[in-house]
Amino acid sequence: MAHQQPYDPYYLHQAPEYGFNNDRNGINTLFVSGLPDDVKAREIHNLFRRRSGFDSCQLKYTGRGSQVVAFATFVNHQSAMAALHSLNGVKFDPQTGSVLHIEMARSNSRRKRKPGSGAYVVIDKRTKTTADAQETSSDDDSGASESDEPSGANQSDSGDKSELAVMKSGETVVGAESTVAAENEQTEKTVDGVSPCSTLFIANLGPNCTEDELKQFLSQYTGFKVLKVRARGGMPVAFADFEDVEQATIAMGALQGSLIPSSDRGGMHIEYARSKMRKS
DNA sequence: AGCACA
Repeated sequence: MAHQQPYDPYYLHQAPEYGFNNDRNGINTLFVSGLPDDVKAREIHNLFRRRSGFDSCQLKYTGRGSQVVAFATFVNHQSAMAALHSLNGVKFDPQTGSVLHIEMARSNSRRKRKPGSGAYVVIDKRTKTTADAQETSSDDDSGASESDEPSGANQSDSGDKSELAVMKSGETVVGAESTVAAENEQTEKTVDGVSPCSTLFIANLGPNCTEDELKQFLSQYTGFKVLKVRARGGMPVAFADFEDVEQATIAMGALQGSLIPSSDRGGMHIEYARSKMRKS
């Protein structure tokens, strides 16, 4: 019936589209092109906000004609990767047929969103071409130019190069705090209606997923303590206990959607467990 | 959509 997807470990095709893969491992920011020129920052935000591990995004009008690009920042490379794979090639606008091109950014966005501030930002270079290097952003840690290290500028994308070369400063924040961002930043928010818990529930694992495999995978995250895998007749599910809610939350965001060698039904799905693992 | 162990 349904075994057209044999065995497709993620590590066999880590980053086919970049030629070399070893230089983008620390990147947690995605570079997004292929956007229609009337795209709104809100749309970009709504596109990525569902992806776990999402932190913030920026929409940039490059001033080059009507080219728009976006940068989406995640908590780590892993979650950025997951978002990349699930959204790359997706038709963004059925009307125009525009298709998203997503790749790892050349360098990470320096911007780190502080809790309570806007989850997205617009940088508009279209009308203001002067060197008024002025930051109008609400969240900022220091105050210099944007994340750019545009060494080569060979964006073998689809004819449009030099998007990266255009990002400097001169940013304008478009208010988002009152709408989507606010809702996204609810202090004690729950996920899937389950309150935060230091134990995570992990589902959508492949039938051959072993406790060892998963344990290795989770060990890279601080605070990971105990793993339990239950087969329950059907597909295995797992419970991973962490030292505290914060570390569980970080791991969940980072590992959400991750593929491991035994995965055969897509990435793993992680939620807070309904109850904390009993201490042994 | 699937949440156990005491």
